[in-house]
Amino acid sequence: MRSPEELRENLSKAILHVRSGHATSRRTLADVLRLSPSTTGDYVDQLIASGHLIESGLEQGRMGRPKRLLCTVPGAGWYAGIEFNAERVQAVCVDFSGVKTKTLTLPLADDATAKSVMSEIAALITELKRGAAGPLLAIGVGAPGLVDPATGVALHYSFLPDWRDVPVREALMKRFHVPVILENNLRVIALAERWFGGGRELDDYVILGPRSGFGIAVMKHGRLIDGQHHATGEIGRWVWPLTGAGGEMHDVLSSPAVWRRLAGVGGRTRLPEDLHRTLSSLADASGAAWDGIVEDYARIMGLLHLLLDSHAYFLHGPLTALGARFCTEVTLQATRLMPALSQMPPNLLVSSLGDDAGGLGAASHAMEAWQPVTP
Amino acid sequence: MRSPEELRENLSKAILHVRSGHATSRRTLADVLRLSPSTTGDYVDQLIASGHLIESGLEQGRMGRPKRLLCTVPGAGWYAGIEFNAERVQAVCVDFSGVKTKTLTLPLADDATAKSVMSEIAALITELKRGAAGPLLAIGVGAPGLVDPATGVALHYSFLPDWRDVPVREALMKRFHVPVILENNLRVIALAERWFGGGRELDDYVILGPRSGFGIAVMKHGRLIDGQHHATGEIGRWVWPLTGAGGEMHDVLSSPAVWRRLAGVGGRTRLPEDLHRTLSSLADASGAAWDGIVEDYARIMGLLHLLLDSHAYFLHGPLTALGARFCTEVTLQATRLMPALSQMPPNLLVSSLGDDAGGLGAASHAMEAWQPVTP
DNA sequence: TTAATTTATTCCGATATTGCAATATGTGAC
DNA sequence: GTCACATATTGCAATATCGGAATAAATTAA
Repeated sequence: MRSPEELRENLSKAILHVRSGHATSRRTLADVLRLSPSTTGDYVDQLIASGHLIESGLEQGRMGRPKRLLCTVPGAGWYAGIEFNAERVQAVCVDFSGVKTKTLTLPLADDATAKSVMSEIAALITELKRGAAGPLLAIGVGAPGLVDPATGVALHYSFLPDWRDVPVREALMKRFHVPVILENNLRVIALAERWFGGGRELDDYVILGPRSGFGIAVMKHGRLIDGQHHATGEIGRWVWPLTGAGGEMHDVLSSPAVWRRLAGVGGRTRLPEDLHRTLSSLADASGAAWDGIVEDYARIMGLLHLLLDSHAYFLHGPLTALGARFCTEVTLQATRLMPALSQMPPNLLVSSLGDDAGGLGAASHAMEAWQPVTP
Repeated sequence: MRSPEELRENLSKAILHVRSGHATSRRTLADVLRLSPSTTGDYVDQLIASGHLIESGLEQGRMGRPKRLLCTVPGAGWYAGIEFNAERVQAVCVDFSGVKTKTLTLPLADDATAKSVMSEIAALITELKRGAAGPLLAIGVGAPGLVDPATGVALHYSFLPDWRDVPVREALMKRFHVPVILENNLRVIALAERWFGGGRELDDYVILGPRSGFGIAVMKHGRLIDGQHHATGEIGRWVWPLTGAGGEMHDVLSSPAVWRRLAGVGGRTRLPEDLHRTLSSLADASGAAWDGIVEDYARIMGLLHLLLDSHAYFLHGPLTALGARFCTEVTLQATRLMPALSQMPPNLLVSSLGDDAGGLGAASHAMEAWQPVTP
């Protein structure tokens, strides 16, 4: 008898591969799982019997017996994906076949506390439950700031006063009795890119997240890069050599900073309500401010590419409003500044995911973590 | 029957764990291999029968039956590790128990070509064969410049004129009829650090390699980070914002550059014969040049730590001559420049590996790649 | 239509791996 | 010294997985 853990893991992987469309039949599934066709057949029969998979017709190749197509059963359950920051909580429902069926957003009051945020989260999940097909299987949470995924505790977030050592997993598990998995919000966006965005076939890419700060998430070998202090990718706090004393990357590259530079307003100016929309109207800008921003981004782009040599770099957050032109110019400027890159220009892309990238990512994380119960 | 590949892989891992001392008995080996004690017992019996392992006495714990200690048999064979640059070829012999038994170094003539380098390598391996216990099992090569490990072809190296698309693996396999594994030389040093240096228990660290250029190698989750163009860590060619137009990190942080800055000589000055020794005499330096170097390194150190959040950063190459004082000052200056780091100061260390780090790393790579033949 | 070919799936005997029980070999308490 | 306990290894029946053969279901050639 093989260890039960390994069986669960294989069944789980089988579901993930079928859901992602990476495997469409028993045969192709055997290939990606690196198991024999016979064993894989057994697995599939089990998963069909348990109501997770279903056969959905035949697919004829050039020759030979046609594949008996497999797909996941939408009604077998659903995953909740929660993402939030100081301004809003977002909840996404993804059904068992990996399709987003609902998105809820709840603005947070200015005086929101850790407690109120947690109760809003619980309320949103409860709300998602109404009308969702099948049972809730798992909850994924993408929290801002420092997070300890191993313990499920959110450590710190600057923009919520008492957000410190919040036992997110414990609280939600007690409430909903399903697995809860916690990660940093930028990092779950990396997972969303794989499941719902342009990273579908990739296992080597980088998320650029210029939001109120500037951070990145790195996917390598199909896995998120971790650190010792749960602080990988937090480069926003690097001293940016081209600004004055003590200036950080945040101050130059964050989305508020970029807007201020483009709009030509001072550091104290209040941000517009909808930064994304405001930036959209500036996407055709030109002049010294624009060029300066492009050059700064080009420098960082070059640094990241020389360091990580990734397949793609996805731009997320409000700056996606600047569009493909921005990415093209940054890439161009990067190869101009750094001749070494001309042989390997960085592939900078605007993410195709919309505003619910975070929620989708959290749900993706839940999908990846969940495992079926073996009889 | 389990797939033969998996059996070979498990036997190979068993040997690696015993060799590294990570597993000392059948029982502990079962734990690290995540296999049952019975199966592990079978494996060990097989490996003892084949002459790879041997029992070396008992170890009594606080209580209970004592462990029957396992260790690798030194005479079961040996690995060759080759590393080179434009100046010299180095060959290291590591026996089956993971102990370095011999190091050979051969200086290269100024007019060395790809062909002459390859034949020097072959000559050194042949020389190692004399006096080595047991058969040659595998050859590891750490080549400078761009390398394609998958095909075993060295793509490019600036300091050897015709070093371009050299089929290193093919050539050496044809000559010696053993597995040959090729990697970038800085990256094999990362492996050396794990087997012979301070990275023994770690699976998350970074190698800083300021040599003629400036590059790094990143170990994450016990695995070297790869890139799409075999160019991860080649940050030396980043434009360094604090120098004049087009200045690269190389020009500021490479070991020749550091020596020139410390010695106060111009860019055209010929390098001293033994850069390491020369730098040693400057390790107590102070003044503006010293402070400038420390600050530049502190900035890079901060960037890397904010990005990778690694457990340790090992300094390699000629700059190790600057000693622990240099590392301490860099770390201090980094936390001073970047307050965010005060909660998580980077752990910058002088590598304890000596001049044959490259050869040791290449041999380590061979050790990790080799697998026993199953009957 | 039939035979040959191609590809997917299933059946089945062989066996590698497991879990559990049994055994081996030590410490510590009394 | 004997018994309880702790830990490591080995023996054995149960079984999950595999490889290869058999079967299924299509296309293509004749």
